[in-house]
Amino acid sequence: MNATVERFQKLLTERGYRVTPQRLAIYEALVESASHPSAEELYHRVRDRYPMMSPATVYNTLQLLVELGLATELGFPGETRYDGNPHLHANILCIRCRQIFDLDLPDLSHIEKELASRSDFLLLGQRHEFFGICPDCRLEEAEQAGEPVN
Amino acid sequence: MNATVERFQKLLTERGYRVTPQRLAIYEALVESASHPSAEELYHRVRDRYPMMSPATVYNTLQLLVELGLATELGFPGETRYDGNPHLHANILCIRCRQIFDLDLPDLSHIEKELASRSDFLLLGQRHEFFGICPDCRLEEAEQAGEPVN
DNA sequence: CTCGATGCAAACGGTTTGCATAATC
DNA sequence: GATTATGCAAACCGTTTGCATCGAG
Repeated sequence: MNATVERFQKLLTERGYRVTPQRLAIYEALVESASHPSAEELYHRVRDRYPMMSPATVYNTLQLLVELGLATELGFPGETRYDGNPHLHANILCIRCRQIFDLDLPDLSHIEKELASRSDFLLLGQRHEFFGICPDCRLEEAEQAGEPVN
Repeated sequence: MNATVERFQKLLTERGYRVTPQRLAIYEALVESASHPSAEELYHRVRDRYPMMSPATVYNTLQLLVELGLATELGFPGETRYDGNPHLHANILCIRCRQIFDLDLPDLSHIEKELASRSDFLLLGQRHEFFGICPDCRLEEAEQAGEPVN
């Protein structure tokens, strides 16, 4: 059990939530996976170790993680995926292989400040999502077509 | 029938799609509504005038509009909504009244360029979504609580 | 006249709900 | 021991599909 999971455990206790093996397993699986999994993917992955795991528990836990600020929902076309990186950043989805990558854009916190100064909205969250075709998939497409990448 | 709809009509013909009353009605309803409606909302709104309208046609047409670059999908938590404003901009959702507002952030095209220069991704789209509580709802909440807005 | 678009109804898939049981604190 | 979390199965709801019919070009 690593330090991130221990922090989660501590946070649960502090906020009056119970520490359960399911919660730890789900959070661990989310943090471990670089792929930004969907709730369902996560459910299948965790169920390999905990065969009794139910979908409801995964959905509940993900909601809890979002509340605690340990995860964010990504709303890409057609599917909701989860990001266990709590640091503000953008994401980019490859529409071909469906992988999602983290993207550090230095302008982001800047945007937040500007928004705050320009309106009376109480800002609670933000998502910056890009989609396109990743370098690997571009290469593959070029090979299949027998043509160079433009 | 206004100029925007006429442009749509022209674009359909140019690209080899047929001009149908349904397509025009759906597009008109989308552009008219400032609320960034969901597909279902749009379906109900259009059906008032065209009782035979089917959900499938609304979904098909929205997909077509996105293809043509006349609309974008917004992926807010739990629902997909549509924006008939083709100009690159951010959106902000009020989680209380569910209204979505357009937001012009001058940095956005800047971000796009930076992304292009920093990776080999072929960029196809982007969404910049904020959520929070709008000024009106903040006032209402303050009134209900009998407390001042902080 | 031909082919693309529509309407309808049924199927789909991800997510949520209700409730009895189990486990944490 | 009290109360929260879990597992299960059924319900939900927005969206998609297949197919016969309609209508734009």
